Amino acid sequence: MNVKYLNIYNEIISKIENDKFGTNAKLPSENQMIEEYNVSRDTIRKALNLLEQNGYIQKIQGKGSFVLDINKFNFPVSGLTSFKELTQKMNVECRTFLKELEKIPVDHFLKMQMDLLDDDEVWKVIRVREIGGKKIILDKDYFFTKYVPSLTKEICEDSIYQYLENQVGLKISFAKKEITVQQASDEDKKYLDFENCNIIVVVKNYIYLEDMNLFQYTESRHMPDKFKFESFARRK
Amino acid sequence: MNVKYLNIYNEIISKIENDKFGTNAKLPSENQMIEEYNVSRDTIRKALNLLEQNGYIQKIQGKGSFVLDINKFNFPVSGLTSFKELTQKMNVECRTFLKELEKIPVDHFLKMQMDLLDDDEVWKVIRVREIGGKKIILDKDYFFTKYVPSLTKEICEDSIYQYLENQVGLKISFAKKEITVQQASDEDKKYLDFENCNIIVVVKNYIYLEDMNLFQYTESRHMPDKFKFESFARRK
DNA sequence: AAGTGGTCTAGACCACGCG
DNA sequence: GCGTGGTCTAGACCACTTG
Repeated sequence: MNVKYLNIYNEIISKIENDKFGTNAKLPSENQMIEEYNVSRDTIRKALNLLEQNGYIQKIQGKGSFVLDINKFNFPVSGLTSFKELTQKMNVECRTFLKELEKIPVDHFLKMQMDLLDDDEVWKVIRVREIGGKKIILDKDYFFTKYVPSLTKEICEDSIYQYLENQVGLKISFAKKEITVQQASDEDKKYLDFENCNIIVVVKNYIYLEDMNLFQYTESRHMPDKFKFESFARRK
Repeated sequence: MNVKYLNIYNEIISKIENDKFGTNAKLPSENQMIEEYNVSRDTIRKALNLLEQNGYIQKIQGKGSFVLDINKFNFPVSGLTSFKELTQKMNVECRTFLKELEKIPVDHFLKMQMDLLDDDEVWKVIRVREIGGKKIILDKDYFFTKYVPSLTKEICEDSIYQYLENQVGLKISFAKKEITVQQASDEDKKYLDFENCNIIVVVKNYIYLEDMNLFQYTESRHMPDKFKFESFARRK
């Protein structure tokens, strides 16, 4: 890409991940970086602010910018990231099983969830995620057909997001997430490796495009003993 | 405060919350705001970027800035916010019961959780939160005595954060959060209104000061049927 | 006093949406 | 073509930390 501050941002991330900043983990000062990258101070500061927001560094006025301990603060699963992107980063062995793929009219349940009145059509995709040999997550995705005209078995088994962003050209922008704990349904028990517990962790995702239109609703249903949600937050 | 972009940020938030931007919910353009507030474009953009990050607005290049539906995206509980601040915003009836308050040496459990070796002392605070007449949350807080020299019953029953930031002058900066689901402990059953379930949702918080030192570890233990975690995320 | 990050300004050019 | 937001620059002054 042609955006300087994003290039610098990514470059610094990879330097942090490869431990290029020495033992005390102090970044060069902004003035040093201005010379190093040959850009203005504002461009450096944009990159540093992004790093700070995302938990990579901490800036302290009068002292400098410091790397936050990578093992403690990296890879929060709290963002808007696809399952494939997550597993690639975390380097775990996992498989995806496509259970259902069909085009259906919006029913009452979806009208409630997606807060709609009209008679749109959606793609319903049900997939099971297996990690370390155990079926742990049941993903139920619903995509508006008006944004996603076609969807195939191959795409669903690989990465739907990659397809939507690169092939279809959708601009996925933001999501509202919601985590609750519920009684497991018959569908959960049918698809997942339940033992003696009948509780399920439900992560609902309402996902919006850049034009603020809802295009996807997702329920990720997790086995409770394998569920872990991490995030990073800053005090306002 | 003397910071222009924060003043503008807060002013726009309150305008959004009071529905001052009309039906289509389009904000004035950046150029209009420059005149309205008599500041430079960069100052306006800082305020707007903050609003966008926190889910208040969506900017669309070539079109403008638009308010995100307040009912859908407001008040995410995912940040670094104290219980008192949350309940004040949400306008619910709740009570806090202080169960334990003592100064203890760091034990093995805390050494593991807080990743420490030395023999520091901590304040241990156990509080029960009652909402709508039901005891729903068990909060176990541990504060380093080196940062928090004194702590009283009155402070614990009001707002510890208010005391720490305003009286002690601590600069609370960021936190790592972790949500898991566990078997309920005897302590959970002793303090909370359990019925037939024996599962508890555990929200762990590791809270750091501006100088990157850990000063607090907190476990918020929630009844699963009352637990709901909401957050807002943007695609990178 | 020197160096660091924090805020603010004024101006330039670019990319996008719309009529 | 115009107005919108996105990026980049150069310079100023302030607040804070450290020696």
